[in-house]
Amino acid sequence: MSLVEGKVQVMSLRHAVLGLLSESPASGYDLMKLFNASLTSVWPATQSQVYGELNKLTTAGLVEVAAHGPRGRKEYAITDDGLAELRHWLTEIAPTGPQRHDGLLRVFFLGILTPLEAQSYLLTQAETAARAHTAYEQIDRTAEWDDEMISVYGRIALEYGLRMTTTMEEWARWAADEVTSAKARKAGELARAQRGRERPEQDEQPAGERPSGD
Amino acid sequence: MSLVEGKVQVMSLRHAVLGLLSESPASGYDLMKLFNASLTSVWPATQSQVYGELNKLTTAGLVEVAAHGPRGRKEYAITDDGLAELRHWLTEIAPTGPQRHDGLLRVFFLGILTPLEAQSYLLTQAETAARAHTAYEQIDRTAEWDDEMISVYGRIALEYGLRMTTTMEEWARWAADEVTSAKARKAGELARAQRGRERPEQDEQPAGERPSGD
DNA sequence: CTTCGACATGTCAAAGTTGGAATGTCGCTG
DNA sequence: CAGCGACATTCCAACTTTGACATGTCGAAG
Repeated sequence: MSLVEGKVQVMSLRHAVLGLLSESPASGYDLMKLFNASLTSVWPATQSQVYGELNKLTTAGLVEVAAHGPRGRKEYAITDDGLAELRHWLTEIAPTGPQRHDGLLRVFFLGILTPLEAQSYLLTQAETAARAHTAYEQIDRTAEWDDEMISVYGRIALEYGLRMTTTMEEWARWAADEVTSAKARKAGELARAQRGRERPEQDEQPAGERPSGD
Repeated sequence: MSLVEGKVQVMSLRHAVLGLLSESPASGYDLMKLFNASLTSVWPATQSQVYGELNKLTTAGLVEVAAHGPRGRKEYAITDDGLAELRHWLTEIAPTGPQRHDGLLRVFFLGILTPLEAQSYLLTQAETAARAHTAYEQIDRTAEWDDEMISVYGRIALEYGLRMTTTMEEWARWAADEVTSAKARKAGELARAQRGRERPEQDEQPAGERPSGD
């Protein structure tokens, strides 16, 4: 009926809500708990966003109020149109990779710090990753993988977290090491340069190894 | 009562600009090229954002117009205050981890698709990661690691990309496999259940009705 | 029966982000 | 010298995100 056209936007908040409602009907309040419980690290949302989105989705006919409860509670359920939209999003819209990585952005500018400060930053990153990893392990142990569908894909998403935090920690430790090596190299160069002032001539650079383009 | 004092905001765009200017003076146009070249995958920015931020930074005294060029070109340079702010951000503000992972969000809802569709999604993710990895390798080969400082930290950031894409691809392939296993398990259960009623049949299509009427 | 915490929804301002349009200059090439 | 492409800036409208504030109801404990 009402095909909304012209919109090619991502709008994943909308799909996160639809996705949660595809598993079971819920109120805005319930959804907030779900967002804070399972989607915090994947797609954070605030109350105002969730309630606002529910109203928009209702207007668009993608969800409907299935039941009214005690405190003005409105229990929403996904409609056929909503399910179709969710399927469409899952199968036909290419996902955008993770973007805006605050922690990595800093790495580009670590050069203005001393090597020691830079190392400290990287090691803190390693520790943060390690703690996140532990938290995921905790969830893994505590979670009740009862529902078959949720079980499989919930487990898969969790595994993503486990693997990424591991890689992150390893990378950060490796990077901290790199900084040490670079510092050592630089110290060596300085020593050579110093020697060079007394004996100027021998260049330590092996000629012909520098980038001559591609 | 409510005196608004002090901002605890993240504002990494600001720091991205400051960081780039800490390496060398540049115009808004130059910065745009840098954003598109090296920071695309870490902190994307549009023209309007960069030019707007430059004006705000100038007002705040964190950068200054160091020179005027041909086409109304304004070459900005970071000030001492700007450098201090950048250091402050690097050393004292805790980074926020990567958030809003579109691709992973979908994984949570893959249950509404058929196992085959879900697998297809995961394998596409694997390929995307592999392509990204190749792209990073390409950069690694082509990049001119001339400046010592940029060299070290640029290389470290690149390594992050290389490792993360590898992990991502491995995870996605593993996940696709998991789905196969789960399907097999489920098929087994179904067969057992069916044997109770009737003779077992080669179940290949789990009777998923596709939503007609689109 | 009063109070309190959990339940439940709604509204708002400010900041950040997106994508595009409008405007104009310089420098090279035909 | 006309035209074009790269250089260069500014402004804007729409949308998303954040965080706080406002309002009110139900149920159980004291």
